[in-house]
Amino acid sequence: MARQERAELTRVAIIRAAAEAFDRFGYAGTSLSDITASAGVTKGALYFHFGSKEDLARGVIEEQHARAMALVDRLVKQGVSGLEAVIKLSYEFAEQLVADSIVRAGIRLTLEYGTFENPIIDPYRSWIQATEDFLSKAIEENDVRPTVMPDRVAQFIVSAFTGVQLVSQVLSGRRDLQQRVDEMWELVLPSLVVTRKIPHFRSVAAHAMAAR
Amino acid sequence: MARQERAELTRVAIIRAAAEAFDRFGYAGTSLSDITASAGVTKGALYFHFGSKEDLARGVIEEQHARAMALVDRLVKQGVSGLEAVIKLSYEFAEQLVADSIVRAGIRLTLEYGTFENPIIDPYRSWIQATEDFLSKAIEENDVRPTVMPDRVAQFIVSAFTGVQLVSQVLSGRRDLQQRVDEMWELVLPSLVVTRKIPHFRSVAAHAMAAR
Amino acid sequence: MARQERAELTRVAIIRAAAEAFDRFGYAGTSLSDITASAGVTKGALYFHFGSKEDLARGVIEEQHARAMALVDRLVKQGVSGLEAVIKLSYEFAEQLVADSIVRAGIRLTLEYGTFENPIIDPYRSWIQATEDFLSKAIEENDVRPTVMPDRVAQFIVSAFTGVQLVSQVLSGRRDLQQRVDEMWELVLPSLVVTRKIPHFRSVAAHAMAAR
Amino acid sequence: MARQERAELTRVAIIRAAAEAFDRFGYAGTSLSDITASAGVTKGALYFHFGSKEDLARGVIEEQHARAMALVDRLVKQGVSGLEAVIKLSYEFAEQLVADSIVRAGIRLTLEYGTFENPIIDPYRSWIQATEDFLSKAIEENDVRPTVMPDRVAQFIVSAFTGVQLVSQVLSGRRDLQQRVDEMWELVLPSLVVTRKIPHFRSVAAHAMAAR
DNA sequence: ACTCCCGGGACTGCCCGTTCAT
DNA sequence: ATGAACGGGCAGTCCCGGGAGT
Repeated sequence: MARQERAELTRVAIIRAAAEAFDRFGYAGTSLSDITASAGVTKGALYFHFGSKEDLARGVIEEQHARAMALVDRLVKQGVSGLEAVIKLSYEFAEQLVADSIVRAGIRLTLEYGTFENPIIDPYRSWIQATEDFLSKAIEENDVRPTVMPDRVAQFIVSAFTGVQLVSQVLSGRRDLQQRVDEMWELVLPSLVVTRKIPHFRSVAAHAMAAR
Repeated sequence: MARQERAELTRVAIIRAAAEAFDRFGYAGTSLSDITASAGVTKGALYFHFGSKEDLARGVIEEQHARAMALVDRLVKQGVSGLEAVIKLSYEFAEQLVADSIVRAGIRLTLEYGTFENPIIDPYRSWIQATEDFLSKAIEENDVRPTVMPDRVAQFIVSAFTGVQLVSQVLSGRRDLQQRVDEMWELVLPSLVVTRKIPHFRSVAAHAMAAR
Repeated sequence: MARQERAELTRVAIIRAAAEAFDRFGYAGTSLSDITASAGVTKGALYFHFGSKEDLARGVIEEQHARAMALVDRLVKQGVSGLEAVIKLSYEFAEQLVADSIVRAGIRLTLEYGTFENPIIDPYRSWIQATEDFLSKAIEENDVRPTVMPDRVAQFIVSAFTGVQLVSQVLSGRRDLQQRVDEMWELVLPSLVVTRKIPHFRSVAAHAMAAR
Repeated sequence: MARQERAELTRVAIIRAAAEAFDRFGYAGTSLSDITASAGVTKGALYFHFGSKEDLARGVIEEQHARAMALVDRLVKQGVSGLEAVIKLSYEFAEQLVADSIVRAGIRLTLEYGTFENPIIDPYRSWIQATEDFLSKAIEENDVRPTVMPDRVAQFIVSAFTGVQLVSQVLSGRRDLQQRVDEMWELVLPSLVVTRKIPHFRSVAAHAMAAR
């Protein structure tokens, strides 16, 4: 098993180095030499684990996808209410984005690939789907107005978050990301939540980070 | 003068071809050969007009910036109310995005450059600034609640639009962009507008495109 | 005629800038852009005066040749003795080399062209020829031993000077060139001069520079 | 080990082809395509062995340096007298120059690099140093006059040889190089050697080549 | 007569993503 | 998993013309 352990270690090192580079320079702007150099690995090793550059990018995206889904699963397990889950998901995702270059690389690659052929929309679709499910649950729980259409709103929330995160990155290197997410909920909550519960969920948003 | 005319023609052809390529493949994913080939121009011509690839990208961004600012100026000249201007700006910008590859390329490049050194945030800043100014005017005009902070909200609107546009591109090739912008205003207007005017501005949004 | 004056000025500026660049970077290492930039001239102007890069190099060489021949002519006119002329020629040439980039460029180009096809050996041949003539005169004047063969020795003196100048350039940036020429004559004079006159010509060499 | 053998073969082929080109066209005048084409090697192979054109030039210079030092070492081991070593070194070096393009390229590059930044004077310094050491030994052996200053004279001998070789190349394609070295010693020996031994060392010079 | 604008392409050094024998 | 090589493509820049302008 020592063999496999070492192989796994190498694989992880490559993914990590690749993510760092993809995050910084994008797919086309990253060279495999950059990656092998900073991972301390030879080209041969890289090509043993990944058949091509695209394959490697796909590996990074999958890893990011797994991490995002882990957030969702945890929220489901914690049994929090639907709307609370939507809100917390956004903050926790933001936190991943700041802390984890694999997550950053994953979303950057997903966005870039949108321009290519055979788009890799799975990660996005899953994220939107999870948000939609949480929203549906929130309607059942009488937290969100019944007139809200969960699919449309889920798409908007994910979109808005994506934009917020991008602009935060461009303008402040993501240093003010959390505050911008606060801003987002401030503006969006009133359209979703039944009036008397707005204050409650405002504080959920406000404390989402503090609690962590 | 025939000389200068031809030069200008060449320059425009290069910018156009460059924009098309940058929009599709991003900065790093585009080669100058792609550009010269599809512009029907030689390297010598390109090199005469633009000192480097980066220079060319900057040219595209500037051109896009000019077009966006033209929208703003027109709205100012038309003397529409502040909030109407904000709303219309988003629809008209969306329209540019769908119709004009120079605009698409400009915003893609601006986003990508955020990851690089010496970021080119001017186009974004201008856009945010214009939105902020329109919002301030809207407050004076008693369309927008006085508690709204124009700078923060302007940043969010621009961010949300950016995300909406990106996700629309990834998921539908921007075919449903207008509808997604509808969605955005549907959710955001209630937090901005004084209650009794919501229906009015809803219809402004709804007719913004139809009117064009 | 104002026209021609300006043309001549341009021509000279080009030659000077070209010489500076050729001296520093060699023929192949110099680009015409380097030259036009530092001469403050456009490509068009350069191509009006010189049909090609090689033509320009030839122009520099000719100019250098003229300057070297001017030294020879002056020595002839001054009516100094043959051997004194040989010695002084070396010092004066060394001085040109230090002070005048056209001269430096000329000899560098001549040496480099030796490797090319259609070699431009005229400048070298003239220099050698002049030295040979002075040596023959020196024999007639009983300063140089009759056993000396003027052609062979002339070739050696020119060769040795060339080497001395090159090594001085490589090792000290030509700062110690004069001293190295002293060294050269110190070692060569005894083989040329009739014994009793050695001290005299030693002092000629020693004072050759001081006198200037 | 077969792997490394093949690599070494490739490396040598590249160096050889590079030397041939550098010798003929100089550093700037040589293109890597010239080299790969005549070495029968791809760009990739060249890039694997040498990180840049300059690196390759450095490789050629080092190889030439090694060959020159081999001459010196052999003379030391043979235990010939100091002055004989100086003389033979010049003839053997001349022979290398005629026969071996790596040696020719090495000295051409060294001379050209003198004009550049970070000059590579080591090969020259080593050669001068070796000559100086032999001269010092020759003084101890009472072959060379004690008034001779070994360092100065060593520099001149190397310079003169350099010039002789260059002029021979320009004027005759180095066909008369040996004869020109004869000439050099004919003129220089009298200033170095104690009078009664001049005939002896004249014949050393005369037979230096014949003996090989 | 002299100078410049604008461009033509070939080519440069470099480096890329990939393969294959070991 | 490595070392060695492949071959095409990259951005940049070269030397050089033609036609307009002065």
